Amino acid sequence: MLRFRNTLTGRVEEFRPMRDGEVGFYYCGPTVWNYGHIGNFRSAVAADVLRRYLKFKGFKVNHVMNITDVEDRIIAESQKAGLSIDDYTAKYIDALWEDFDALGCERPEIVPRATRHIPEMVTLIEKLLATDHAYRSDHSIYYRIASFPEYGKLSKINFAGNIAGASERVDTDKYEKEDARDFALWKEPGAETEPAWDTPIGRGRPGWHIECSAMSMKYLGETFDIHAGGIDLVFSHHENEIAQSEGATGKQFVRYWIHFEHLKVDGETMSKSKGNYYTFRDIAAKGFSPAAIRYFLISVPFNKQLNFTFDALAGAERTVASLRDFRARLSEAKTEPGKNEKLSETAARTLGEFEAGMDDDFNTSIALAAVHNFSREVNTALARKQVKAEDQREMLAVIDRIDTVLNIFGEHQREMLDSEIQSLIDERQEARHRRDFARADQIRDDLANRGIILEDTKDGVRWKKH
RNA sequence: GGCGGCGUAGCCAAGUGGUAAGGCAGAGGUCUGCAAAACCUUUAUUCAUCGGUUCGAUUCCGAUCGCCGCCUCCA
Repeated sequence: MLRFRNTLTGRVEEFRPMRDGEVGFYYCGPTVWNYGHIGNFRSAVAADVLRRYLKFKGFKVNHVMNITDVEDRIIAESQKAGLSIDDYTAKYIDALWEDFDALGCERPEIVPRATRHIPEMVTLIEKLLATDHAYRSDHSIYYRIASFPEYGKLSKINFAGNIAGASERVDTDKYEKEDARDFALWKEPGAETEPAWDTPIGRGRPGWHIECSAMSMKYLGETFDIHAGGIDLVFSHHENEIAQSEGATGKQFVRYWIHFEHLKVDGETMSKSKGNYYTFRDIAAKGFSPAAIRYFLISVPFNKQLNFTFDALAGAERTVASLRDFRARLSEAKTEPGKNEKLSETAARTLGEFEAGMDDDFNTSIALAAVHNFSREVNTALARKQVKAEDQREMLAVIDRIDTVLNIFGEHQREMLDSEIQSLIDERQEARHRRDFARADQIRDDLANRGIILEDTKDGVRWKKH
């Protein structure tokens, strides 16, 4: 029974989708501009694990992830570069998918772009104008928060106390709004040359929040199951989405809200000014593997802040290597026919612990502990030659089943040996038989220098790329 | 000013009203020609501090100290 914390109610609830066996899942992706920020990828990986676990539980998942490609900064930068929005954002979007794939994330079923859904947004804004939830001020259109009494139900914002202290930081004079809390649905272009769309509601471009309401409802319906994103989106983005969508339809917008906590760096906020702002590529360039980064990002439940340190990442690197070695060793082991009942119990218990952990608000720490205990027990059995052929298949099936969710074991990296390398390994074996260890060690060192690590086992020589 | 979260071994950390998961690092051992890998054993009488409730608290309540987040574009 899958349970998780629903931001809307603040409680841990059992998940029951609207339709049997099918889940509508919207994930607020990163803005194009911020694509590479490692903190973004904690959320992206969290969404990926969530999606994969829903599939593990047998649901068909309709997964929508938006691409925000209209935004003030994108417009400013593309103009500065003399490029169209599409030309400017193309390289960021390409890079996003490259990193996404490297981190082992499955691509969502539907990836709508804001620039491709202007008509849907306009229709929604027209509906809000017609129902008095929106008003015009000059050539811009704003959402009238006073028209939506439930405003604040997601973030539990207390405006009475909030406005007093924070008002100095809210730019109330910039636009002619009825209320400082009101937000833009449609912005008139600042300059003639600024990218804009000619639409029935005027020339301009959408505000940030309207795209997610329009696109999520287009692909998942006016009411759908799960909407997820980073914790910082609770207010104001998601609060505003609720106001827009429920204001327009009069129906509940999202049934379960899930929010992912942030990454810290050495116990502090990650920010450019502190110089501790890393992108995925910065970290990969330091030699850390995407697999280790993924492992690190899922090692703590997504509802808790995770402290990023290079020491912790180095630990993750070793852990991932040892898990992958474990799978390879199991897969390559020469086994006798038969079956060991004890291992069947281990398999059943491991799957049970894994699922219990994941069912409990996606507790990946518990799930990974189950994997590590499994690895240790099966390694012990391997060392004692207790793994039979049937067990071998069953244990591999357990790993692969769990890995449909975690995706940390990956393919064992093995390329075909050059004949040259193979002959060196053969020569070393021959030298060892002659007890010419100086020569054997020299060959091993030479291979190590070329990134080939040898392991002498009872079943012969194993090798792997470092 | 408003709202919320965290503080657990050298490091990353899970978790619970009944006596501390897991990973990394460390120590000893097995195996090995030596290694590597793996395995075995071991590493917090204690969960920021001080009070309170309780038969019993790390877990609940209060206070204090420290850190973090949102309220403004943000994963």
